Amino acid sequence: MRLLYHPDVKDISLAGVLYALGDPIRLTVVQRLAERGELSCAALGCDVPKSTMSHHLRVLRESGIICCRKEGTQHFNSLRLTDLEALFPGLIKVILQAVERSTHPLAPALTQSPLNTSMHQSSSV
Amino acid sequence: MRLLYHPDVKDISLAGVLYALGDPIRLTVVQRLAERGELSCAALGCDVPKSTMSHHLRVLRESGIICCRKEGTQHFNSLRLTDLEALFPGLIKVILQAVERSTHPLAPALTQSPLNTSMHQSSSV
DNA sequence: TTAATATTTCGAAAAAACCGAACAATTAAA
DNA sequence: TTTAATTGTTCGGTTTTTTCGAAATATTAA
Repeated sequence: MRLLYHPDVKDISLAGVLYALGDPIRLTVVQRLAERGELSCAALGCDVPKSTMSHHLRVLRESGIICCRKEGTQHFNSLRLTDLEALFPGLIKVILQAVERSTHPLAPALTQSPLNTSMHQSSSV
Repeated sequence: MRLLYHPDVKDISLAGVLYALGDPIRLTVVQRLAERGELSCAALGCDVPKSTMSHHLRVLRESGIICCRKEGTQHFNSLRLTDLEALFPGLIKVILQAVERSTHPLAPALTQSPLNTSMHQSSSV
């Protein structure tokens, strides 16, 4: 098994990071790593084939979001929080809060407010 | 020309928004709309074929990031800031700050953009 | 050795992105 | 009122990316 590529901090791009986060499975991975710390591929418990999981973890790793440490037969993944915070201050925090809110919505009435049904919503044109 | 689809607020997802933002061109579009307000497709001034531009604007619109208003032969695009802020508080602000930081880096020596190497004489500004 | 475990890589099919060309809608000019 | 110009979308083919079963790789245990 070869080394796994991890980008240097200077090669981490905002678009690359946002792209990597722009997938429900990868967003779930990031959320779980944030709340449970270092986790193996299997311990992440996403319900997808392992080859697909491997692909998603690769996207996260090559975009600079996670780093992967090999120990025995396992690969432990964790967030590169320090690097991400230095590059994009506040980004991960805000995204994790948004994930949290969409997972446990506390104000469902908010999505139904008549004030939000303004002219530029789903109107035609 | 038919109606352009705009998702209702309740159908805007975080993963969808992050995916849409995870492209350099679309990120530039969002930045320009943020600083210059409502802009037509052409006025956005991205150097890509118009069919590609149309595609990118569609991704942004269908993910819920922008809305598009037709006036004459033009389509005016603008950010759905109120909706985005209600759904994902702080997200757009943090991303725009990160874009700004990567566009005007504090340490320009670190970035070796190929765009800069094409002009033999680097101008000031 | 052989087997079990954990994960990556391969390969092929499905989906999405890209972009030139054609099309559609609106306004201006002849 | 045609004709032309302007603005942007849609179509179709090519390239790229995603997905996932199967095979391969690496490590540890029996």
